[in-house]
Amino acid sequence: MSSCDLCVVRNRAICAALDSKELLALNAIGRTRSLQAGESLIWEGEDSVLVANVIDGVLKLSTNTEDGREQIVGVVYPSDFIGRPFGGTSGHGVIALTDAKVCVFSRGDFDAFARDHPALEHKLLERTLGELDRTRRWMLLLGRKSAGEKLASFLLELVERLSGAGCRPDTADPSRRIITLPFSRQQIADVLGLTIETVSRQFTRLKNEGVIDLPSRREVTILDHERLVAEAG
Amino acid sequence: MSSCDLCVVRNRAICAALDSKELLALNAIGRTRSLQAGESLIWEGEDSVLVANVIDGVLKLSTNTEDGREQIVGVVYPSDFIGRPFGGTSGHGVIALTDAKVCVFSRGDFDAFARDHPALEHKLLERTLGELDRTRRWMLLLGRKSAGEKLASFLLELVERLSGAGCRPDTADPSRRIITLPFSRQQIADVLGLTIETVSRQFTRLKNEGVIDLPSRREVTILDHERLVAEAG
DNA sequence: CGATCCATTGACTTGCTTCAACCAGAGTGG
DNA sequence: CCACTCTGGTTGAAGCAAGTCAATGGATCG
Repeated sequence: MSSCDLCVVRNRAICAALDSKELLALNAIGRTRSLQAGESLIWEGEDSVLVANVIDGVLKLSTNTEDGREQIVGVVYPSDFIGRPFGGTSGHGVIALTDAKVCVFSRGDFDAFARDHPALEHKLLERTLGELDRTRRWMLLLGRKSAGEKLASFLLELVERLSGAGCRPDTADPSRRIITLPFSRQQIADVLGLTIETVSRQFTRLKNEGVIDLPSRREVTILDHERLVAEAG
Repeated sequence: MSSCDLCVVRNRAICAALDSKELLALNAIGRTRSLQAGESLIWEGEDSVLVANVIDGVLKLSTNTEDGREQIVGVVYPSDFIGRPFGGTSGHGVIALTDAKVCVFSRGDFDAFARDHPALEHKLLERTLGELDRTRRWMLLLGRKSAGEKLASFLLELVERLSGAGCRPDTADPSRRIITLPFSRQQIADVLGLTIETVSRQFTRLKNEGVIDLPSRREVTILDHERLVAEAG
């Protein structure tokens, strides 16, 4: 039995395409790695020598302009795939936002394995297509939405992905309305293409209007889901 | 011999993964279709019943907010793939910017064919990964760049894609510095997340600074490629 | 109990948008 | 052939949303 069989994302990650024999082979070329919050897995611009599956935690994909402005171009959650198989340098760095566990492969090994397992490539394709859709939706947000709409959209997506992706929301409350942010204010700003001050002001505005509550820096309670949807534009 | 053998993008589109027997089979389920500039191929939000390859012309992928703001989330050139195989509704419309010719397939047919031809799926995966990279680079532009940087970046990408993608630039000039825009000012604004006025002002600024020239509405001459790169930030 | 790190808040500035007028080229018809 | 209009683009002036700069607040941790 491979350690993959015990993997919590076994049935949600691309590995779900494999039977146990194949999984054993994949297991042989991969290894798990733990990352602390803030630690880099891949640096921007290096030729990407590894790919990975997220087992636990949240990581950001980010690019920077030469003069230091940062834009977070993606956020990955458990069962998501990281990296750029089949050639090419990764245009963005990958950094853990929370403590995280990932299952890493050398890119060469993974490429070869994938070519021999069409079912795996198919899963990867589906996942990549989905990610492309999500990314394009994000472009509408970046290009055309106001600060208020951006933050509301962000919170809604976060709720969905934190629950959907299997990181159960950390509350017993039925409507899972309280979420723990894996982001600092600065990181939220970098996702939304805003400054930290603007993010902060929008947070307090939503709070004053009774749409959300802010029990602590890293927690948000959704008080009025409907209004939040309306705010998202 | 299938009509695919005569196709101008035969060796650049995903079809390059197929031998002539397979190509014949693919040919049997597809058909070419001509589009006039402005014509829609896929509407936003419909469940996407077709996929396609671009043979000739330029098309935009765009989304709208409820209140009518538009954001162009992608632009496709000859040999590019259009659509969302394997389920899911397309979150964006596909509209021809120039007169165009595409090779369309019913999504169901294409899905089935793809599953039987891993080499095709592999090509599609590579293409999708590339598109995802490009889209993420665009996010940096939308989120963090100024109007001037946006326009300069836009022109540079356009030059690259118009030549690279095989639509030879329409001039005999060696350094292919003159390009014909497949976009109106409004469409450029919708790509860059700006207003038409801001785009216009940036155009005249670049012109006044001697970086470009504007022989006509739809033409741009790159006079100083280096300065343009610098302007792109 | 300071020191440090984020986040919030306020005052001011600015880059982009908005609103509105004007302009140029292409097509139409008297 | 010239006025007429239509469409898309440019220019100007004014307003505003978000950015910048700077001070304050509140946790957390030696």
